[in-house]
Amino acid sequence: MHNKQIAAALLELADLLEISGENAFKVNAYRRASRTVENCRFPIAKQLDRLEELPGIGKGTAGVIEELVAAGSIGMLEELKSTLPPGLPELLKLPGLGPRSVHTLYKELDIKNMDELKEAAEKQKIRSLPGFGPKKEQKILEAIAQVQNRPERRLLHEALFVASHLAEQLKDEEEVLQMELAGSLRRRKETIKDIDFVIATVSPVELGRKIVRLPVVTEIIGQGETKVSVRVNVEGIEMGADFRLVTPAQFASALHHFTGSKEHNVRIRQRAKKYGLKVSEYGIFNSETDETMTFADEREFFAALDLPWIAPELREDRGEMERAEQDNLPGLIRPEEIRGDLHMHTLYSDGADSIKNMALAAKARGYEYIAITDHSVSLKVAGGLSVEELMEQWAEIERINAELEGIVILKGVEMDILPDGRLDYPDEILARMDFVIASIHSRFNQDEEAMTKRIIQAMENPYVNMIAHPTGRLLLRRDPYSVDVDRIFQAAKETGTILELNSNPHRLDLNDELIKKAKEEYGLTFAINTDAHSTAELGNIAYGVATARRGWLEPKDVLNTLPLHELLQRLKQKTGKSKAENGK
DNA sequence: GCCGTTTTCGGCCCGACTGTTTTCAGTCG
Repeated sequence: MHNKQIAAALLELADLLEISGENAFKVNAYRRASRTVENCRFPIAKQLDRLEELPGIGKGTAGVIEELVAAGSIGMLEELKSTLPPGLPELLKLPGLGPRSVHTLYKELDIKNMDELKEAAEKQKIRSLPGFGPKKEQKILEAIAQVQNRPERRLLHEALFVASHLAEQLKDEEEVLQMELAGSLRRRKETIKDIDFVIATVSPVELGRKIVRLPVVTEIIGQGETKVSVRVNVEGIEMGADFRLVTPAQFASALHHFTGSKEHNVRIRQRAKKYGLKVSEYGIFNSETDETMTFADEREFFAALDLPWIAPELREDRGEMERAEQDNLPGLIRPEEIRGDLHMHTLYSDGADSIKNMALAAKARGYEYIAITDHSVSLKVAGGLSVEELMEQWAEIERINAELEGIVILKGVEMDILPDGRLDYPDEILARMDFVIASIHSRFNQDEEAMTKRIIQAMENPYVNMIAHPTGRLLLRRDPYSVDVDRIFQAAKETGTILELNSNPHRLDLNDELIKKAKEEYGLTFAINTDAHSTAELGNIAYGVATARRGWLEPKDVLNTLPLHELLQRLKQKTGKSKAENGK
């Protein structure tokens, strides 16, 4: 049993306990344990004796996990599932409905799922319950309609687009003294639910009025002295947006607080408490001196807790607090350290721009090199290149390389891994390429064993330098294909194959968590590429670098931070090594 | 249920907003 499965069972247990009215701290204890298990570096099922070493896991939870591993299920969880209707946990997703309300609705009105909740609200049965009223009943109906119609989350690039529009609308208002993006968007999560802004102002009420009157605002969710919460629609992208209005002195603390994550903030407050300090969005309160400290910027805020500044992308409680306490945070990769892009398409296959224009756009970005990697022959829908077409393309690349100064174009390909694991071009052709990408574009539904073997077989080819978008997911649209990532990572390590971090905001593949795992447990090297199909898409590199930072990558982990000559040397390593092994 | 530089019991992160109340519980981030 994998750690992820154990973590999921503990989380389910917590959800059901919460609805059943169990003590909130107990519920939270299981949530924390779930998180610990998920982040645990060793396979828990194989080392049960080490369970109680883990923070947040004591006798009780250890017993539950042992039972789960031994019997495949948890008695308490099965018991809860048999007494609580399966449709209750989904009610927690409705904004405004928490565990207490769901519990009351079930006990008093026997409401067991979304449909029954909707019916009861329409018949006005809910308003008479204790703690409920007509407004809450109405909100429930609205929430159900929203959940059914509205996408839960938005992609990173869409959320950034909406946020930049809002910032543009507000930045020149006289009440706005300082404004920063906060929340999961500042942490650059791959999908975003709401946009958060923190604004320093001395006239919050006036500013609040201006915000709710912005033309893009479609609905006012809440409006108080320190918080304005609205729905906005910017060019068809509808999202929630929260604005936190604070004084200039409070700004740095508020920015930290509303950047989160929640889990990171809990750790910060726990640490503060050890120093006799109390952290809130308004500052750090010293109960001994009865003083509240405020800060000029976040760096000062962290310094007050004897910590170095922690980059927003790291603030997920995935080990950053421990590393900060040791003053040993990673030196995260920065966008300007990317020296080239190794995955892009042109008019030869399904791209929108010529080789020369892609090269000029890359040069304008300050790159030293690019690899042109059009699709291979089997991918008919994308205009995959025959060997003859490939030869024509190489001739053109050579002409442009001779003509252009300051940028080098590498001959590459994004070659399909066929369903049986074979590759789409013969080795003689691959041997003449500078950069060979292998990737999967067909038969996504193969089982885990077949898919894993398929990818590993491609990695074992001495000419394959990189696997592109290794899990094949499309965010909010298509799940990753089933692969055994541990076996893939192990094979990448043994063959010296690079794994891609695809910067397309629909992909971001590998994702942040897998990147971190692959780096920490296997020491792999990555390439951050855009897979651009036009010159404009070269700009997507920003999303890839952001995800790399969330995966704790440093420049040394990333192939395309190398200068060209070092890059070429690194690529030769695989071919040389594998050829020698093949010769045995 | 977990945990200990106020240690084996009594806490557990903190505050705003809403809708229900008439002093507060529930929810949210």
